[in-house]
Amino acid sequence: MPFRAIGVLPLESDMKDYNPLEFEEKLYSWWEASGFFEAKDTSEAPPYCIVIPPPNVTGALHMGHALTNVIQDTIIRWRRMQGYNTLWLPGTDHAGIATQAVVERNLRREGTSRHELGRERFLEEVWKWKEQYGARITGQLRRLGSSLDWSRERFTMDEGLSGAVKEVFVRLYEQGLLYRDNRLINWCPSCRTALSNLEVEHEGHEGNFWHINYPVLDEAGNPTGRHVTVATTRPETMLGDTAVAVHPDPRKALQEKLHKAEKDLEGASDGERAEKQAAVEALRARMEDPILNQLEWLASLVGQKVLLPLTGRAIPVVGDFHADPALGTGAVKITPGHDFNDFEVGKRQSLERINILNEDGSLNENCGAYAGLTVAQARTRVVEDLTAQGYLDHVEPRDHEVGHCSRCDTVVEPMLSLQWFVDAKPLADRAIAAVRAKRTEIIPPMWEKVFYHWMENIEDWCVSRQLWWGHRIPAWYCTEGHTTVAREEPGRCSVCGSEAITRDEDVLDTWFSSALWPFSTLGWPEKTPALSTFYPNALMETGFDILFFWVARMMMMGLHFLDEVPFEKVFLHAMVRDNEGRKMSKSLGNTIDPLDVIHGISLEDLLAKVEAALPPESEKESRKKRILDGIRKKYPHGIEVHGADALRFTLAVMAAQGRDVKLDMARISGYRAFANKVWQAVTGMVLPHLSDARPASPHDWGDALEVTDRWILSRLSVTVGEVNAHMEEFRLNDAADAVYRFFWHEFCDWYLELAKQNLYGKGGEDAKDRTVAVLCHVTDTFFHLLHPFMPFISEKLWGELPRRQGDAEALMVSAFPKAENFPRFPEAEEEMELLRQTIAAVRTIRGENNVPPGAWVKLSIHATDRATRAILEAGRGYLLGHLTRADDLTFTDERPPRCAASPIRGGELFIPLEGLVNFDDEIVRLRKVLKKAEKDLEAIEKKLGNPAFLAKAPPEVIAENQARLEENRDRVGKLQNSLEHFEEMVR
RNA sequence: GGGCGGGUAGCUCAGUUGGAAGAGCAAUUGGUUUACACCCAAUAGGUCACAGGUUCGAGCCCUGUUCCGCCCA
Repeated sequence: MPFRAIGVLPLESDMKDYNPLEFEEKLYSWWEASGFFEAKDTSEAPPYCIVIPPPNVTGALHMGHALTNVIQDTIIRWRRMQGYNTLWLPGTDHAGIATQAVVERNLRREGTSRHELGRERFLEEVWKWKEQYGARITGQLRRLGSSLDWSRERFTMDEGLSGAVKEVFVRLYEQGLLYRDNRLINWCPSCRTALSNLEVEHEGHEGNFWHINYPVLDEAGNPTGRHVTVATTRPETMLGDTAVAVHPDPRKALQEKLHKAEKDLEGASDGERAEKQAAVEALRARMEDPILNQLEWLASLVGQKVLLPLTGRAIPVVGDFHADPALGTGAVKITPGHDFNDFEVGKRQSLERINILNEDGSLNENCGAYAGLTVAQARTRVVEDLTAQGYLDHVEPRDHEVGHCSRCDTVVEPMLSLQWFVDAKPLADRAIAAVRAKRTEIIPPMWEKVFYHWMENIEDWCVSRQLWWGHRIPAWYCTEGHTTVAREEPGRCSVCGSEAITRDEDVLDTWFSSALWPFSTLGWPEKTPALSTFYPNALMETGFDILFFWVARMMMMGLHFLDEVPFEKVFLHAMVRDNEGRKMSKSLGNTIDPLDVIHGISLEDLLAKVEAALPPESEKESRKKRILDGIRKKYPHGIEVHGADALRFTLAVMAAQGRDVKLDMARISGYRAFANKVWQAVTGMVLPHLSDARPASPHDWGDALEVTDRWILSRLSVTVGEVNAHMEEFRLNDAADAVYRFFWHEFCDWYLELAKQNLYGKGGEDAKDRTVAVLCHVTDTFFHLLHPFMPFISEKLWGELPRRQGDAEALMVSAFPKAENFPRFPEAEEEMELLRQTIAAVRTIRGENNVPPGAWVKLSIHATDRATRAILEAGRGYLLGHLTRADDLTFTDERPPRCAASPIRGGELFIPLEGLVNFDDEIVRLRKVLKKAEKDLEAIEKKLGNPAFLAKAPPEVIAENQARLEENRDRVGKLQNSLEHFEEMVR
């Protein structure tokens, strides 16, 4: 059924102007209702499956989503048209921390909290929230045109997916790859949960380095009068110190370091030398007394105790290589409960671990008088007290790295805690091997190295989170301390049989369930037909920023549980930034909502929207004003309507860039102009000439096709080949660009112009029929090529073309063109080149000489060979008329008097200009052109004059240059003649 | 500290085994010829960051310098 027949948009009423908003949504509904997006569980056709990177269920669409979805939809639509059994599987993520945080914030506004509600009622609230906002993002994805199989939509907390999570947890536990341990983890005091290492972002901060004296005690526990000086950027953590470490053999350690530094210096480049020299000298200085003496004295203290100021505790001095004799005082305080390095020292030295923090980040009862203070308050108080009591040696400013929660930006504290961990190493090894063996290919390949580096140094993954929203950990503990891990409520302890068991309160890291996404969405652990058809997925397309978070973990889980990679290829795209290269963020106010680009938005609405989205911390008036002023300046008239197709095309063109995509509204407008061009050309030049019956194939005309027909058909064939080749290599930008250039700069700029005379009947009935057949064929094919990039306008206009029996119901489910079905005509391309060159020469002469636009000129051509003359003779009809505004063409062997001239291939073009131009201007122009031609010629002569070039360059390159030499000599000669001619004339 | 990416026209960026520097936007000039002013025609604009090297030949390969961005520790 042709699209027009469903009566959505009758041609007559609304086809005059390109208005994407009138048909985009209607078309999507039609596609969806017709079941075009749906994949088949089993099929003869080869499978092609992409699972969507599931967005946060309660989130809103941003440009990053738009980019990833456009890339995926473009690939999926192309593969679908190629005849694959395509599945693009949609779904959303429960996004544990993010969603819980939003709902909690909401509860706070209502004056309550999750603790007041209790777990069950809180979860009901979150589910309500999810129901309320859950459809928002999927609606937005639809608006972009995403051809997702909605019948298979999944949510990470669905029953099936939750079952998969439980299954994985239990199996990993049984296999010894999942364990519970009391270890140092990253704790976010604001989210009040453990985080994995990946969820911590490190930032440099200005701070201080406090040097503190710890008095040395004798065996009786009395001060000896001497002290050890330690330095720290976090003085408050001293309350949890359980040792001071010194290097046990500083002399030897320094010698080794010096030796290494000296060798380093030998191999240093000039630029590095000064730095390395300084390093050597610093080490030498430390090996002199009194420093070495002092270090050896420190080493002698091992086994003795020092007094920990402010606490009255005596802590041991231990010998450990963690203390670097080349740095600072050579002694370091050890806080195993709050520092990752110190934790390791503590393990080696069997030190006590003291936790000094509460869950909210305040100091706990282990801190005596400091209990209850925040970390910041405690720092001030500790420094004050140390100073007052004479323990503070001195302070120096020093930058240091501070971990922040990637979700809420709160400073993260290392904290001792009982958590579940995945033993990642064995899983990672298989993933590394799979990528090395190219069973999964990472594109662009530069990311492979990054992937290997991270995987090879992988650390155990902390998977428990102290949240309520998420997959609750299926572990139960009895009063004896035994652990039972089970798929269903076990009823009793699996070790001692006790019925006094309680379930773990925690939930799993959101990424734990995401890691299963490529197979849990297909029904795993059931052996479903969909799973066997679509696993491994063909492609994973996502941003490089979640290579570790997600891609790596899917690789690990997929290989472990299905013994096969989750996807054959990974295509990592760039990050979208604003036009100044800044990351888009709500607090900067520089986010652009893709829907606003599609539908347009007034300045007032845009300002209101940005203001509403500003996070609470940036509600300071001055900051807010700056942001809003920025918007006013950037979008003084708001944002215009662009339509989904223009946005999609822009994103596809930008998809191949490196790490950053700087999105500029001007670029989107540029591609909307392209959509408009398509609309105008087809509705204005093609559709009006078609009748209800579909014309025969232009190839039925055989030899009767004119050079212009064969040329555009040949260019079409080339374009079909280019688009397919580029798509195969994920070069969406080149594919889109090929479509763009073909349509605008070949079809519209040349073919349509050349075809006008035939269309308007000047060439007779047969010529008109033939031209219409070409137009119909080319536009039909072009719509296929355009469809993956601009699905709406292509479907819409394709639906207006006359049908043949057996045609597909919709463009989106019709067959994508293959180059081998489209013949090429190389001679026609050559001949057309001469015609285009000649027409361009006329236009240049007219333009440069300011020939009045309305004036008609006469052409005179001197052809130096028969072929050239024959081609131009045959093209006479095209050389004269509206393209050149020339009304006469003669062939000549003589230079006609008083005329402008331009070299063309195989001849020279003359235009008598008497009375039309200023000859002085023409002389200036010719001199300029000649100068450039001479420069070109010189370069080629130089190249061919080089014996080494002739001896070593490949023959085809030499031949090419010789041909070029001839052509340029010819050109220079003609230009010189013309110039002389003019100079004589004005004399 | 280790690693990665980038520096090409005024702006945003292409440039796929090394073989005459490209696109879009912006600019200048001219244009209401019956598809399109979201348009058409013409024009201008580049020591491809810098310095060496390899090569007959380098934007592309190698070495170093410098600036910007990112990741990991």
